[in-house]
Amino acid sequence: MAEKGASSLSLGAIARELGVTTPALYRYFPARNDLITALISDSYATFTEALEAARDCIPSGDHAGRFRSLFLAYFAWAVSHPQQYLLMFGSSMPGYQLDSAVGELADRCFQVPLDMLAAAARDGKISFTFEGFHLSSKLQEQLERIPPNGRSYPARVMYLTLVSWTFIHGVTSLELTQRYAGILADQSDQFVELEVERFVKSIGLN
Amino acid sequence: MAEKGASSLSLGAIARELGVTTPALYRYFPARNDLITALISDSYATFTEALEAARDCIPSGDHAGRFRSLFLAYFAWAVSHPQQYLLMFGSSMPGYQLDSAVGELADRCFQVPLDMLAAAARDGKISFTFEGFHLSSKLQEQLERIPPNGRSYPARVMYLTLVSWTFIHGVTSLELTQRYAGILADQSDQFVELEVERFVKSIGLN
DNA sequence: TGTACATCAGTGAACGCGCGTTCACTGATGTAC
DNA sequence: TGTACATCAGTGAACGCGCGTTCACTGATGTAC
Repeated sequence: MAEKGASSLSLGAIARELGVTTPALYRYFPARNDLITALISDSYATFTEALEAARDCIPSGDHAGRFRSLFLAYFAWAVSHPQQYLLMFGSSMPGYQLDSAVGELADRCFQVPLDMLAAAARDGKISFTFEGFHLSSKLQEQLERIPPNGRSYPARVMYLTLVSWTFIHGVTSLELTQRYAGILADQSDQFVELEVERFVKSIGLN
Repeated sequence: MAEKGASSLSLGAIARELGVTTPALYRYFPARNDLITALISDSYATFTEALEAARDCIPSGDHAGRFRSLFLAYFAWAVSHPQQYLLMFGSSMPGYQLDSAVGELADRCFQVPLDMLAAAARDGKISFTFEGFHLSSKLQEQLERIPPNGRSYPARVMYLTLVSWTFIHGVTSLELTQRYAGILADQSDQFVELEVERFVKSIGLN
């Protein structure tokens, strides 16, 4: 299932991976697009599970610990499943039309860090506020509205989740496209750990 | 030159953009690979210029101002040249073999924020240190070694440049692949500004 | 100034290749009597 | 238990299409005498 080549997701490549000939795939999927949709859905499912598992390794009271575990797992999973990560979060593929059902899976994945930080905020374990920053009311509204599932979250929780996600996706993306190659060499895990730690401190998560 | 479609960088598409037929391109480039290399090189050149211009808008003593200007320009440029940004920093394209000469251009681009933060550090305008963090000596060495051009930079300057770059690439990448669509809507610039500001404060840049 | 020729950007048709897709068919497994 | 038939996963050959590339050719621009 896991491949190594770039986005060379040809039917032939997939079939070879499974030890079958190309037309055999048509017994399971009506067209290439559906096959890829299935691969993406599958990736979201196992990725979300990996994140939840990492979270549940740490007792629910230890918010900072859960945060670390969660985001380190994010990076580690992506590094060991590069193809699948790019399938979910990479730029759109040549002939592929995104299926609308995938959106929900993406939301459920985003929900994991969101709920985690929401729990921490509820317990008063996040000291970050927007004090001293210029937060437009329009953005605040936007952050409080349309949380993935319908429930509303405090703006700062949503904001911090977005920031964390953005950063971890940034590292992951640069790592997978080998942009750190000349600079960090094989020390990128270290880099992620350090930065996670710095983030935890900077928002006063404990 | 600027296109809109995904990585549908066919010769036909490029030729159409220029109002020519496909084989006309072979008068200027021996093969598709060279054409794309040229496009990437061109992107790096104009992108680097845009960053330098943004930096030079602000007097050289105002480090925080330069930092803001630089990183906001990064995001703005990418948003208005999505295709070119993905060409430089997206995942590798189907049939394209990266040219080795591009590496130098990438380094020169990275140099812009690096030199900026180095100047700030030299003036004592960055209060961040690794105190309180567990920085392995191996990573420290790695950070001080192999700076793009040969000169060596303090580990914390290199580190902070990497962090900033990682974050700004993260936002950019998620914005370009429309992953903020349901959450930030058209407020993503605001989000970037806020986060740049938070970063400036968190490392005590002034 | 005018003619003859060279240069060269760009065209249209054609090729080979890979990929997604279809289809008739094989061969094994399972079920009915 | 044994034969006859249905089911169905998988195959091999073939198709159409798009794309990168080649090539002979056109038509305009510029230069030599």
